[in-house]
Amino acid sequence: MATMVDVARIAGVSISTVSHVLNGTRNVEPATRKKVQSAIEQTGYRQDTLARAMRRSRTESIGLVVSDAGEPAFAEMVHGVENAAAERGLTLLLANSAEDADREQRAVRTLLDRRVDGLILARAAASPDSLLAGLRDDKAPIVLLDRLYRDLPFDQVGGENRDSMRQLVGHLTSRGHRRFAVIAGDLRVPTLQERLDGFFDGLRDAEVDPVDQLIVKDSSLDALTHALGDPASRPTAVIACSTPLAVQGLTALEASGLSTPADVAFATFDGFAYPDLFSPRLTTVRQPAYDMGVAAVGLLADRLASPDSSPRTLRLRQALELRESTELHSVAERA
Amino acid sequence: MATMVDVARIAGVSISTVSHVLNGTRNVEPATRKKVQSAIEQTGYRQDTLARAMRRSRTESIGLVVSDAGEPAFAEMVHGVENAAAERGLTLLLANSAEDADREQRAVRTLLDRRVDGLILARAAASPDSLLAGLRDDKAPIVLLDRLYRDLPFDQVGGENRDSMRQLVGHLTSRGHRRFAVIAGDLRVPTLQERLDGFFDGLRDAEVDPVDQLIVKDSSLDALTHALGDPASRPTAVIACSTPLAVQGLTALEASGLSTPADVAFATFDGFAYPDLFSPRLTTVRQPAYDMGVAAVGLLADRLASPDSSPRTLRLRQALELRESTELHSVAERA
DNA sequence: CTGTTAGCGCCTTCAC
DNA sequence: GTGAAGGCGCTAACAG
Repeated sequence: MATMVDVARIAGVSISTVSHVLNGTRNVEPATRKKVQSAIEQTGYRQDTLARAMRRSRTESIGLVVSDAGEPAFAEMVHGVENAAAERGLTLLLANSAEDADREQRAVRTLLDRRVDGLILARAAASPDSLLAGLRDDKAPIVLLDRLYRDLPFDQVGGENRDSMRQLVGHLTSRGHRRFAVIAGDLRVPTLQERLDGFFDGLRDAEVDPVDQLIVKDSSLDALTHALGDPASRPTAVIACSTPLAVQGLTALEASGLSTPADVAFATFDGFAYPDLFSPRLTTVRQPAYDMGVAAVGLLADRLASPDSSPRTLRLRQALELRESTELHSVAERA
Repeated sequence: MATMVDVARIAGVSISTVSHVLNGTRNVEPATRKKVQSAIEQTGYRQDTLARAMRRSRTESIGLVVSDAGEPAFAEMVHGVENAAAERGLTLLLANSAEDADREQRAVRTLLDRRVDGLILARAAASPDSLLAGLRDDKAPIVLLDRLYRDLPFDQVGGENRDSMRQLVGHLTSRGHRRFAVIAGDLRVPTLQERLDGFFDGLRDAEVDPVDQLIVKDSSLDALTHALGDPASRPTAVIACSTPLAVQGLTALEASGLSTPADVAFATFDGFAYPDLFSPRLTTVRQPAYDMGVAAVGLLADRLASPDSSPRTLRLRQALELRESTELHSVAERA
């Protein structure tokens, strides 16, 4: 591999001149510039990004850690981050945490070790507080994505989870539903806690008694299966608060021999990749995941530019997509 | 950030000793080792991976380029690669090519610039031959994943596409199907060409006339929609050769008002994330995607260890998962 | 068993 | 407008 020294020798100039034409960092006589450029072509010289990064302590790259880039919502965010980063000439380094605190820790370390200029992080459910505490010493700025924590001095981008759930519940109550099952998931995930909060907001709006509702918090679905099995106590609508939770919910419905929307209405957050191929088509609160990714890069770039401005939190609006699974002809209306 | 010099000073030893305890690269008196270690703790010293990589010209990291880590088949491969890499202490750098030749080129460059020790590459459909040609100069070894090209001097991991399709067709012909539509996709993708080849193998096995078959090669589905619309010429079974092609096929079926498997049987390659939630459940030839990822890392690690052994190609068996969409009670039997 | 020293390839003051 | 030289943090001879 050719180095700057080779180029300099061939061009008959000093390496410092080569460096300067490479980086456009000071004026050089057009003639010498030409010589340098042709020497570059001739040798097939390419900058050594490592040496460069070492000298400048900047890599023009950012890191992204998500729990699983294969999940639809995250996949979209990844696309958003990728494109926005590419547009700014930033290289993206991607890592999965597999929703595991240890792997998350390792992924963050790895990227920081690789000297990314900044980090975008969708924290794992069990992400310890110590993670972020440890990060604050590092000079690389962090942007929190999707899973936002109050009172943290970081830039953050998320969705209007609470409000979206409230709207969804409003829709369902207006259709006559009074008895819900909410598959709420791991409430250490702030996103899920926000959605659950929104659920109660929605009940309050419609003056529905919270006591009648089934909230499934852990991953064991026994309570749900049980409730579905008993016609007397059966909810008329099931709400899943994320895609994996929807999978569990639909599986439970299936096992109970119930069909949607005939026996019970169903709605989910985040949703599946090809909503129109599902049958029934599922009513979905969809994250503006792509835009969230773009926004995260924007915040990060801004912070890179001005490290001391005060942290900003962005909440993006989500779309309520109404489909068959919460259609009119549900059990709630017929009751 | 503390450096080796700091540690050496505090421990009262030379930096070379520090380096050697860090890397276990030569014997050091237990007593001095202790001193060094406590100095490390004290200063919170962490190795500078960049400086280290620069010196050793090895980064203990590998790169992976796929067209879209969000697509189910690739997502699985990514997981396989991640875990296998982690197990060997290799850091993974991931990039998407978005099935675009330029972006692929850029992604490869970026990773190589970052000095990955090796690269795993699932080439984009339009990937130019020049890409690989240019790579051969680089010293970093390449492993081709999923999309395999004959007569290329690289290690490769793929699936038994041709044979799987042959089996699938065997299954369908044994159920009475004689008239197929194959959504074959972009035949520049070798995987897809192999699958199409297998289709004709299967026809030959069952002595079915290839002339009666509809092969949809481009992304325009007009021919398919047209064929489905005409009861006289309508195929009794549709085979989609990848997940995105299945989406197109199902959409076309839907638009034609036909249902599966009552009106027409349907089978797909690669498939969807939650096959049991689809209705109808789709018969699927599933890639051992995770294992392919693991195998790719294995090949890469082997080559890193012995750069001059001759290239190997691995073909993994695929699973034919029979589900409702090709069930007995199809139009073909009734005919 | 330990220390000294020469770079890896590049950027950047400082001098001319 | 250009060059010389120091050093980023680390590893690997080479000495002792």
